[in-house]
Amino acid sequence: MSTSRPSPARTSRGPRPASIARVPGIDYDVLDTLLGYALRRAQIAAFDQFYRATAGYGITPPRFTALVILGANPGVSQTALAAVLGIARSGAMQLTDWLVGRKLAERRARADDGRAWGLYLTRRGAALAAELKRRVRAQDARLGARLTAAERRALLRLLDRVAE
Amino acid sequence: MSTSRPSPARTSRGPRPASIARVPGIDYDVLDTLLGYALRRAQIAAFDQFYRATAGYGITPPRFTALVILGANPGVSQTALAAVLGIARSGAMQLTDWLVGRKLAERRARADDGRAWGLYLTRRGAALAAELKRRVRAQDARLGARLTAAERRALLRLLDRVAE
DNA sequence: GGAGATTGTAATGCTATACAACAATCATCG
DNA sequence: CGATGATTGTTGTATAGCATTACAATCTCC
Repeated sequence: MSTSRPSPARTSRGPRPASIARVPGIDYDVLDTLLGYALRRAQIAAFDQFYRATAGYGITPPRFTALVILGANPGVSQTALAAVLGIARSGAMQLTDWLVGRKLAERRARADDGRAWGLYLTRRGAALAAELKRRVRAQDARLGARLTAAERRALLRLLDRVAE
Repeated sequence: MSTSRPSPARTSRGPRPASIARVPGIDYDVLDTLLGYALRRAQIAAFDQFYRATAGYGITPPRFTALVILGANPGVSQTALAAVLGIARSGAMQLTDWLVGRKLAERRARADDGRAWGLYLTRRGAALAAELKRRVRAQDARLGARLTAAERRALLRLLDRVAE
């Protein structure tokens, strides 16, 4: 991989993703023209919405993503999950442990590959996933409340291009 | 805090696997329609660019931001810096320690307030800030390489609205 | 002058990762 | 078939970036 990077700022967990308010009297210099900085601020707002939507469930973005992915792709391996999340396999394992520990997912042996597990949502996990999807979707809509439908679509498309 | 080490990373920061590739054969379900998820992926790409731009300097996004802010606002307090970064005061202190330890910034007593420090870039810090701004700006442009100037502007504006 | 707020700090802890090393298993190919 | 190498999950270790709490020094305001 590429170079190293320390660690992302607060991507995942976080008690209170304090939103970043513009501090009056401060000159932001070049920051105001950087796509990266604008992205960071927008994402902080997004985290904020996310935590609001999932408060009380102990859910983090990666956990939510995992629930959705398991729901839509029954039987995925931990390695595939790691790839989707963009994290190391060991991380995917801990994440899976967490889900399994709460009886939201389970590991089933696979006939075709003795090394890998197949990951599945439990009934409880599926129910939670559905509930969270509802909440997150609603909150996500609120995130883009200041945008028209067309603007929202445009934003999604632009972001996709940036993410390549 | 050792010095920097090149290690790729993710999120906000840059941490993690440099980029989240779309995994073939995986159904992303609702994720594809969420603004929050699109933001996350775009930001991961942004982090990647950032780390590429600052490789070898041990710089992270918050550190870069601090350098820029100190440069444009000589004499700011640590509390103000914390507010700009959206982190706790204790975190701003550690960040400042790091900068001071590398002789990039210095704390000067303030005549008007005996409790607070005034933070300033050293000559070295100013030089580094200038160099990094150049690099980050260039890399940020690359981030939006797939966008026309108008699209880039539109994206910045939309992100700003989302961030509120 | 005193109550209360603010600033920087120290100490502690948690969380999310990463990385390296391993055993079990699979795949490939001679 | 058998050996070599890759892949999967796992464990163990390390780190970085915060947050929280508690404090002393200092400022503000009545």
